[in-house]
Amino acid sequence: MSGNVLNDKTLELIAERFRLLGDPVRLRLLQTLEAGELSVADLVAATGAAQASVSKHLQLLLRGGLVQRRRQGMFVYYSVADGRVFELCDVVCGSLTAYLERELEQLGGHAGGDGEGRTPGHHDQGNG
Amino acid sequence: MSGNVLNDKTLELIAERFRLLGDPVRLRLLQTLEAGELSVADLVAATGAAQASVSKHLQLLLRGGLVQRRRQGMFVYYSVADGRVFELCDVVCGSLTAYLERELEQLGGHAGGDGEGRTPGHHDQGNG
DNA sequence: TGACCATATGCACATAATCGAATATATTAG
DNA sequence: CTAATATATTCGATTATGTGCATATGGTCA
Repeated sequence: MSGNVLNDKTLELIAERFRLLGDPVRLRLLQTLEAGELSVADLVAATGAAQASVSKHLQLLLRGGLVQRRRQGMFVYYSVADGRVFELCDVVCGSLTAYLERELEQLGGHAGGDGEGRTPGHHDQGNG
Repeated sequence: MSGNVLNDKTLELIAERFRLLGDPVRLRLLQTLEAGELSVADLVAATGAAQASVSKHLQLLLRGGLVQRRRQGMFVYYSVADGRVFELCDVVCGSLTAYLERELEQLGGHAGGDGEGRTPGHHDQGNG
């Protein structure tokens, strides 16, 4: 972006990559892999998703170049190949937070009174 | 991300937002709006998409808080409400470029010789 | 070799997303 | 009010995407 005009093919590639990130299971896998490489079995245990599901999502991430794999004995270890995904998630989190705060102001009528500065980087977290 | 553990609901919200960006028509609309606000008719003319399609995609972007609207007479002018989308697209472009360069090295064997530093910001552009 | 384990894939099904055509709504002008 | 224009929405068809189950593949070990 940033003043460029992208052709249709490039735009489709970008969209495809966004779609790749547009699934909660895949996001969970990436987040779980953030700490370091894990086997498929580890990921199944960590995420609670079915083995077939995990494996299929990993293939998608692999083809998209977001993760890489390494075989060791019977196990296959996956790891994040492109740390930019976390940057993307952070930006989206910020975008979401800003959006929700705008929504709140719309409804309740500027109760917080923080003015314009939104509390940066507290995102959501906290398990529910 | 960045060391946080996001709950399922948050993860679903993030995924949903990525999906919102996962359509080439919507990306084209956002890119077209980058220069400034435009009416629906303008966007239809600029993108070549059907009026109903443009209108529907705009509603999705609107509900997601990525664009905002302003009515003036019979026309409705849309503009980008969250500039982060362009940042996201830039990061994805970089990710794509890196991925494709890795693919190239895999196949042809390091012909470019750029080493690690990818040429920043040249993306793709050039209409096809 | 065959038993066994981890991972990947194929298939049927359900659901979500997109599109095109038609139509509804909103706004202005007469 | 009606006519005209811009935008939004509905409907049906089509396609993409995700899931669960079963099974295939690839590797280790006896």
